[in-house]
Amino acid sequence: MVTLSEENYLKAIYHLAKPDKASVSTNAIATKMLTKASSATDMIKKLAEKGLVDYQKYQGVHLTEKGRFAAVSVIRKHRLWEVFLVKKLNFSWDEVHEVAEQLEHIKSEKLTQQLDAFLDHPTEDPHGDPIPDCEGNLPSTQKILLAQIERAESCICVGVKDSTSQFLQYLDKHNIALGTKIEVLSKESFDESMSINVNKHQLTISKEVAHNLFVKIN
Amino acid sequence: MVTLSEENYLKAIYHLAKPDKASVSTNAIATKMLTKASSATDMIKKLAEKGLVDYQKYQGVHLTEKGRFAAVSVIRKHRLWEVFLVKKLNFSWDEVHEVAEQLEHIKSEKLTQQLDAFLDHPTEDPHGDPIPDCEGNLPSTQKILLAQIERAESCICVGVKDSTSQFLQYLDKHNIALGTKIEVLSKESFDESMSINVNKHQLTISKEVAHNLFVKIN
DNA sequence: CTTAAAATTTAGACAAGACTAAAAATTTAT
DNA sequence: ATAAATTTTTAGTCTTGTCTAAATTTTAAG
Repeated sequence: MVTLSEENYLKAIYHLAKPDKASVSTNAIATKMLTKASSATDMIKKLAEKGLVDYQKYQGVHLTEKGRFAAVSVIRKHRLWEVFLVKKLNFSWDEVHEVAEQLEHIKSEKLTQQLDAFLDHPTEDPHGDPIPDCEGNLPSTQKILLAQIERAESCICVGVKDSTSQFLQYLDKHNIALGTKIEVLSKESFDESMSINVNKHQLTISKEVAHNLFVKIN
Repeated sequence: MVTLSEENYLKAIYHLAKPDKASVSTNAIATKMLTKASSATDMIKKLAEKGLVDYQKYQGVHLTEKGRFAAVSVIRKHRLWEVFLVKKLNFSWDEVHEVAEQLEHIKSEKLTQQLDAFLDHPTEDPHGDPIPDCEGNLPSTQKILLAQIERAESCICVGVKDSTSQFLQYLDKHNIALGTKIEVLSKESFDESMSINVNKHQLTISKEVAHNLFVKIN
């Protein structure tokens, strides 16, 4: 049995490990969990005890296969619930996170499976993040950050990196949603701001915005 | 802020107090919560501290208005989720309780309201129990136990008192569901068993069954 | 009305998850 | 290569919710 707290730590470790696969430091975990390093150490020991992470003192942790599966299972539930909230209960994409953080811990295989079916087996959540299947496999996607585009080019918004409501509401305000076509007109080398065209409207976006929008080249 | 444990105790107290409105004893609470009397005493003190129950040592507790509302709010969520599970996710009525016990603690006003709307404002859960509205009002129903019927008479099954899966599966096996017409043929004074007719099939039910089925006289 | 039984509360302890302060190990910088 | 800075761990404490055992109060029996 994995406790709620353990699930949250596993999720944090999974997200921190994702980019490089290097070991995850105690401090990084503590920061992500908004706790102190000593609390993280305590929990790491419990997770290691349960075979969910590999841990050597002072050397950070790696998820074991068991730990990775547990983490991905929670992420799967989180994203399925987000789809439910948006598609069925008329939540907007900036309102779902907090509630999904609670719903992701509900323990019932049948619930998750039936919810998945009820939603027609969605592959992405409302922020464009991929939904793992019940075996823990993630559909691989080849999306890039808008900021990585260097020349005038057209692309489609397929996800957000930052999904805080501040950022999502900024996007709403400028009519940028998943599936929206974005034409890059120019990029300012001085501050990395970009001039783009969205729905016939020209718009200048900052480096910060460009670094938090995932796009797919047509 | 009411904790998960406190919510469960409030629910227990509410259910124990319901029939008579007398004060609820520490032992009754402990028994219902499957804990020890000393644990119940501890929790009672916390609830009293928060103004959720009125408590005098050795005299049991009463829910305050605030406590009653908190209890009913949890019950509302429990029953709404049960409807969701049965109507939308194809759970059967004997599978919903355990999952609803978890879902009832999700904290989000918007979620509850939208779920209620999504389900078309149901007034009863899959076991025939009334769903409180968002102000905490319970639709009053005049249902009686099948066991209270003394003469040959026809009625409709409108609820169950015991909603364990054993009892619900017994009912399934005999094709008794909410809305099923039950014709009482006779009652045995020796053991209080009853002879009834369901869907043209004659059936003898025990006192135990008759005491756990709610019916409405046509 | 007094005592025995039952119910309730108190006292002290424990596990989970967190914290602070201090010690130990590792990394960085000179 | 060693000292300083940083990171990590340990030790001890706290809160929540639980427990056992003992003490106290209420209830029931005679």
